[in-house]
Amino acid sequence: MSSDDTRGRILNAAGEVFAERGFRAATIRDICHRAEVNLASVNYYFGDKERLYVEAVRMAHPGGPDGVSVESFPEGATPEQKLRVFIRELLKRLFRAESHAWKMRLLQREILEPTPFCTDLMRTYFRAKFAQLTSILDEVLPPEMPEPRRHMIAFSIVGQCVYFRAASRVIGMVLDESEQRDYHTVDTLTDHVSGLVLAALGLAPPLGQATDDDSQALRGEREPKLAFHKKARDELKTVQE
Amino acid sequence: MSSDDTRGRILNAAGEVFAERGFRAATIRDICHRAEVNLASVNYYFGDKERLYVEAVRMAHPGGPDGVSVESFPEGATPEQKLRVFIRELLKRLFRAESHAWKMRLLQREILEPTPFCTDLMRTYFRAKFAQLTSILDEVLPPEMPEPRRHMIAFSIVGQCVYFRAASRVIGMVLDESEQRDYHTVDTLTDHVSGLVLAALGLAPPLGQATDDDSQALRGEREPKLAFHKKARDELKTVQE
DNA sequence: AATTGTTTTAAACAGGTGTTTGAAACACGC
DNA sequence: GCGTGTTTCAAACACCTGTTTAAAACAATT
Repeated sequence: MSSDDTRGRILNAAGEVFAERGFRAATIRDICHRAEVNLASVNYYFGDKERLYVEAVRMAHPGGPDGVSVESFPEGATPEQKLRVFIRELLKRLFRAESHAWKMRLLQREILEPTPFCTDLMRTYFRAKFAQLTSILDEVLPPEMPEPRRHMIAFSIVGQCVYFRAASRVIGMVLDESEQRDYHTVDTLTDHVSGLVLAALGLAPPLGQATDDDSQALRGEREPKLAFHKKARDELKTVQE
Repeated sequence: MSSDDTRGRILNAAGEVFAERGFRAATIRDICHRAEVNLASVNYYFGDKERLYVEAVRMAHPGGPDGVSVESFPEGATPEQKLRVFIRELLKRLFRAESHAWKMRLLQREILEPTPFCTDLMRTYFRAKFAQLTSILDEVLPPEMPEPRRHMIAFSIVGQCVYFRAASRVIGMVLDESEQRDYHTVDTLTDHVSGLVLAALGLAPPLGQATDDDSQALRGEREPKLAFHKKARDELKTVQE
């Protein structure tokens, strides 16, 4: 069994345990037990617990340890569709169930409870994702909206997605099991979060319209009714032309 | 120095340390150091670490250990105003800075990372707050909207509030200090979250209108323009009368 | 002053923790 | 087969942790 395999197993186990418990409450013994390696292996391959943690957080970043992956959009996607894709991809990563689910959970833990070890890593990651989201919002928001307010809209979008995942056990205390299973899927949450935000921006009808009406509009199958400021923006564009 | 005072100092210190670090990473020695009491005092007054934790979580609940406090609203408040008050009070508790700030942070930690010790407590608390929020939403949402979708709106509201607080250190990595200080106050976040949600529901103009226009409308100083489904609901009420 | 009950204390205990160490086992090249 | 380097291992170490203990200090009552 190659040493790369041992090192990888340690990293994977560490990622899972750090994601579940946090840096301090996670133990080297538990990690080694889960990886089925000797206790000393962590120090042999990584040096100490802190370096192991930093390496796990680096591995957790989308695009791996060298950079940030950014969603690409279908050719000719409207800004509304881009926003929907962004939200859907974020939710997919948050809710993924296969063996690398710990990656997003570890990043989420570093967002909600940062350690001092990964500040640069997290700043780089968060800024890149944030820049992408705000560039999508810039396509739909009136240019005269101040930047801080655009940022608050961006945080509201991310906050909803993260919260539905991070608080899922408490949400399970309020809702019955079938409601959470059926309504808190990636698809329904994508519809909900993007529908809510687009309605708030006047780019979709208010919540409370028929569900399939929303879905059709958001999927670009039928133009949503013009809301007031989009109409005003289009009229401004006509004047500028 | 009375024993009540010693017991209270231990509880307060424990609340702070548990809120900062979580149950497992918090230590009895650190708690006793902060409370300036002997190490054995915890076992003398509370029995063990777990019972101390449960007691701290009980103390953290608004309304104290016996019940859940519920916001009261000004006489004749519209549903929109009630929603705004609910959001504001939630944000005030999340962002409070005085010595009992640990209470909401401990509850927030139990929401985002539940322990098995407080499941009944948290279920009771969360359900009570949730019931209040959904009863406000019931006043503004069309009666034909399915309950699961109302619940999702409620979680979106709470999620934004909790996220702005829980992720404040990471948000600080993206925004410059003055932007976060000036725009992420209880007042501005109340305007933002309630404005976004009410706009999404068609009960306020879309985001992107002039700021003071929003604030005036939301403070009840001037009627917001009727949105489509509120008008429909009022017409339905007329028919039913 | 004596007795009783409560509170506080220092010290110890058993178990857990991250790290280190020297040796054994293994792999590879000559 | 030998020498060298890599990997794995059991054991130990120093320190941390929650809990317990017996005694001292304190407070209240008679």
